[in-house]
Amino acid sequence: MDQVNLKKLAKELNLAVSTVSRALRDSHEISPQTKERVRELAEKLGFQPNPHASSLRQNKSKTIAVIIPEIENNFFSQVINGIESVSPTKGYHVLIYLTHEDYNKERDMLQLLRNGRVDGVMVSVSNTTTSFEHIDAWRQAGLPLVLFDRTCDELDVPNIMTNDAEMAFKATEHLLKRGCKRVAFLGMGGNLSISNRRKAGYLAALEKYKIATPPQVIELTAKDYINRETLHQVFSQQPPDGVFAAIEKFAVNTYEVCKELKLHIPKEVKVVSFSNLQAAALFDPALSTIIQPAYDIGREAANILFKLIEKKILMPFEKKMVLPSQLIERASTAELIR
Amino acid sequence: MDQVNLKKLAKELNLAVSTVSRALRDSHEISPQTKERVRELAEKLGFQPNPHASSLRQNKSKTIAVIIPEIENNFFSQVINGIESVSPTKGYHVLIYLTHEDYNKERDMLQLLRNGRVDGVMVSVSNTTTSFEHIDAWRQAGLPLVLFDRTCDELDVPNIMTNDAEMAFKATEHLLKRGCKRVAFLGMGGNLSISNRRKAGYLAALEKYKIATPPQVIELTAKDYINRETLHQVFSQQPPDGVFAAIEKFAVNTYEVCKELKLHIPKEVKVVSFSNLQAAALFDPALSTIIQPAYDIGREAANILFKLIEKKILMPFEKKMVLPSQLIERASTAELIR
DNA sequence: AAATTTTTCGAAATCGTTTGCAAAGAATTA
DNA sequence: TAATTCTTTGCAAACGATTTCGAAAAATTT
Repeated sequence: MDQVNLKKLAKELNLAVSTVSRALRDSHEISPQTKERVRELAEKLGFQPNPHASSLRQNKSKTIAVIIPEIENNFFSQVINGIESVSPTKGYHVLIYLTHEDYNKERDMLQLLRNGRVDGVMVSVSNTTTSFEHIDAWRQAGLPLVLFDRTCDELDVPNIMTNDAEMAFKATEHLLKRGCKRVAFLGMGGNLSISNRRKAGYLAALEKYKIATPPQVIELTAKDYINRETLHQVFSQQPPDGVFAAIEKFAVNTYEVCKELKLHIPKEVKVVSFSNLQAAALFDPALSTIIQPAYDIGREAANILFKLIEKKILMPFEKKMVLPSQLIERASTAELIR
Repeated sequence: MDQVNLKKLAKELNLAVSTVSRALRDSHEISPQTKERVRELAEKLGFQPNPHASSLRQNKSKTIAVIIPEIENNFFSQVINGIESVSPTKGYHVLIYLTHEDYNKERDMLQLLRNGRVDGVMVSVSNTTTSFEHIDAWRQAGLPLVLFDRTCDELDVPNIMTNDAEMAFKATEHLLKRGCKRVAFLGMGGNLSISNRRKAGYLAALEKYKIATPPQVIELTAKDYINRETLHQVFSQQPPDGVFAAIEKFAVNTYEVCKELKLHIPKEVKVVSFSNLQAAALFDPALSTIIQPAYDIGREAANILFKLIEKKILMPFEKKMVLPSQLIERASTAELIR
């Protein structure tokens, strides 16, 4: 036994284990002198309390889980960064779980975490998620949970998101004002709240500007080669003159296909996309983007989760928090020079 | 108490706690019939063993830690993805810690994790790390640890990395063969193993091709605006005609500054960089990159860590594993058309 | 039928920390 | 001085799962 624990300290100091424990937790019922003695030896022996014993006894793990669809995506990386800006200050540890856009995995993970391993979870649901029972089960069990970005409006659970519909409207409007007549929307299938919000914004803009040509909603997938094939097929018949991509990846696919088909951006096709890629400005041409406040979303979501964990009462605005995105106009939606 | 535990199951079944425990762990000393009875009720009541109690008793946490400098970087995201491709299959959970390139944080984290919270750690050291005592302390304590990418050759700890020196040599050689006379190297300060290896490869290439002009090593930082300032200053005097960036971020900075100074890439300056950004092909001009096998590095590092945890003996090649990178030549290093 | 082995299960200790309660001594009050 | 509080400490029981040890019961062998 080279591991130092309370018992060892207690024996060394001729004290009871309980006294040592209390001394280290700075309890008022321990005299300053003994506290000092205990602290000194603990320091000297490099004592570190066993987290499993503490967790077991106190029934709290000082750990939270982050469940996201993927991580090779600037948005989610930045969210994690935001979360990590809070968690250490609260003494919390962060577990990461990837669903790879698989509802079954998501459900199973959430189920598996209901054993006290974590004190709360932050979820951005996968795009194959149709039922929210697994989320609701957490809510019903009274366990702390927040949804971010890919949320679910119906549930009485804190949502932290951005103004998707509004920005989708603005992006579409931007394309229309730049002279586009046939604007296509690239979304991911499923009935993800986020997809719906973005599609709704797109449709609203078309309606407001009384666009005659019917909306063109193209549903893409997680696989690049499938997307390229789909786009290739659509674009080689009658290409749209404006593309609004709901995800960065789809904008990249659009660029690739336009290059293949020798469609000039922005002369023949203008492109705007939700994206948090800093390097979007270096694209050929520079990509107009809607930047989401990913870091802030992560930070605020974490703050709210910790409030839930600490059983503090949430302010009304914290139940459904909307952090605004920003539209950056770049060359990919530049006006034609006549 | 709505929480189901062994005691509850035992009482319900008129069995001893130990029997229930053994039945659920499929012990040979429990009859098939009772096993079935126990399993059925456990299933029905949704029993999930308390991980803290198990961890405490068994002295293992089924958790590993990943300590990385940052996460808003495609490379590290891909590494995590690789790790996550292994850990669930082993029943392990993954904690993420960010050092933000701060040696003190790194040291403290490693110290803090020496309390049984995790069964092993994977570290990519920060660039402010000069001493490796904190790493060595783990090794000496016999705790499982692997280093990846940003490693330390001196220590007797498994290293999983890529062929940095070789690829740096190739990248520099590539620039020289494309006609560059004054190739600059953009590295990050500190004496990180990875920086040294890349710098060494750069210098070796200059030497082999007997370049008369002295090497130009420019040390950049984590802050974009500082880097832009530095590069602006250097480039506005006598710009190099070739730039080899050790990190993606520095290539982006180079692009930005070249745009400011109206230096044409690749006519006046050719650029090649270590980068795992898929979108590098869409840059203006498309960026020549050295792609690191990030996913594989994560996967292999995790595999080796689990071998250590399971006290399996490592094969010699697993102690220092080198996974090859790939040089993709694109427009940013295209030959001039005369 | 007796002796032995094998199968099946229970009691209790254990992991390390926290905490309710009791007890002793010191300090204060009546 | 006696009765009371307050301060400081120790004892022991949790928390929930695992595991050692041992004891019945059943199956097998002699």
